[in-house]
Amino acid sequence: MNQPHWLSAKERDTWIRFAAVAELLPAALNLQLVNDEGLTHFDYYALAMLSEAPGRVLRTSALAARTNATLPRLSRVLSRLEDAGWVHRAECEQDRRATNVSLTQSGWEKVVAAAPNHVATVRRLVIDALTDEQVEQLGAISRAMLSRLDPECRMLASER
Amino acid sequence: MNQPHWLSAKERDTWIRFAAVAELLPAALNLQLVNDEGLTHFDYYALAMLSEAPGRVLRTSALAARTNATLPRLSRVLSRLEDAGWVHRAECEQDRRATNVSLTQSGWEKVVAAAPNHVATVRRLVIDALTDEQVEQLGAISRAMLSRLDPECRMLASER
DNA sequence: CTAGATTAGTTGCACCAACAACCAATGACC
DNA sequence: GGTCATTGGTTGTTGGTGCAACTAATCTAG
Repeated sequence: MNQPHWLSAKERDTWIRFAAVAELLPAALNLQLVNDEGLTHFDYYALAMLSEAPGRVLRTSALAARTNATLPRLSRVLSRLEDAGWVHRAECEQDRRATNVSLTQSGWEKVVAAAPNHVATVRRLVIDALTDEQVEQLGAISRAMLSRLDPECRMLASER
Repeated sequence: MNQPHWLSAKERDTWIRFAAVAELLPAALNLQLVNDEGLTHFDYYALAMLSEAPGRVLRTSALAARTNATLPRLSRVLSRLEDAGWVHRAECEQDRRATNVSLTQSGWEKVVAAAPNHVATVRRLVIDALTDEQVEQLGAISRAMLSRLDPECRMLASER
């Protein structure tokens, strides 16, 4: 890297603001969920991914891919969610190494209860701050960045 | 919240992708710095803020504001950076409660050495994935979101 | 001048997450 | 069919981070 390609003034301005957003937004989303629901954002996201899966069941490693979590992290989170009664772990019949994680009725109700405030927060901090045109632009921009950050689309597996 | 205002299909599409970016980008930036320089992204950012300050000196609480860190967090990070010889803490003459944190020559050299690869990573993952027009759009979008996330512009203090 | 309130920073404690080591089950190959 | 590599998941250990409690210095009011 003998001749670093520095950012132009315009690029630098965009980057500084966008980096600040990337720093502040996750903390803000987490704070709302912890305060209102006693869930971390990761907890909520994991429950939400389960709620959208067919039969509300996923194998542990499939859930880990959708949530961008390591298996050790997810293992401990699932223990906590299971203790709270929101998920249930059962041996997989086809592959007895694997575990099927299912959303319980209580877990479903938790997601349903938490969703409105969470969506309202997403609206307040992101969507409603933008024009319709900007929402469209942000979608295209995010798609472009994701092609670099996640070429295999692991995080969007549930969308395909 | 009796009538939650759900996201439209287009808004939801944008949000899912953007949330994935917000999840993956910080980890990617951190990984590059840890691998290449043995610095966390927070370490690097703190050193960078010091390097841009007049005289390369800031009070602990001013640095905390610029880096969006709590005082306890920054206190421990500074202990680590001081042990590494990159910063120096000295009592403030005017207010003996306060601490002036200064970047050492070694710390300056560390930032200068780390910057090119870091900037190259920002280019690779963000800037170069976008058209010039999209860079402009992302600047405006980030500005709009920041007005919700950080109305007092604490994180942009060094820019004003 | 002195008592109480506020501010700057550090430290005790508890929790969370990463890495590595580990166990169990499966698949691959001869 | 038996050995070896691979995969799915859990647990030990370590390091980071937030909150609350604490110390010390400064400011404010009477």
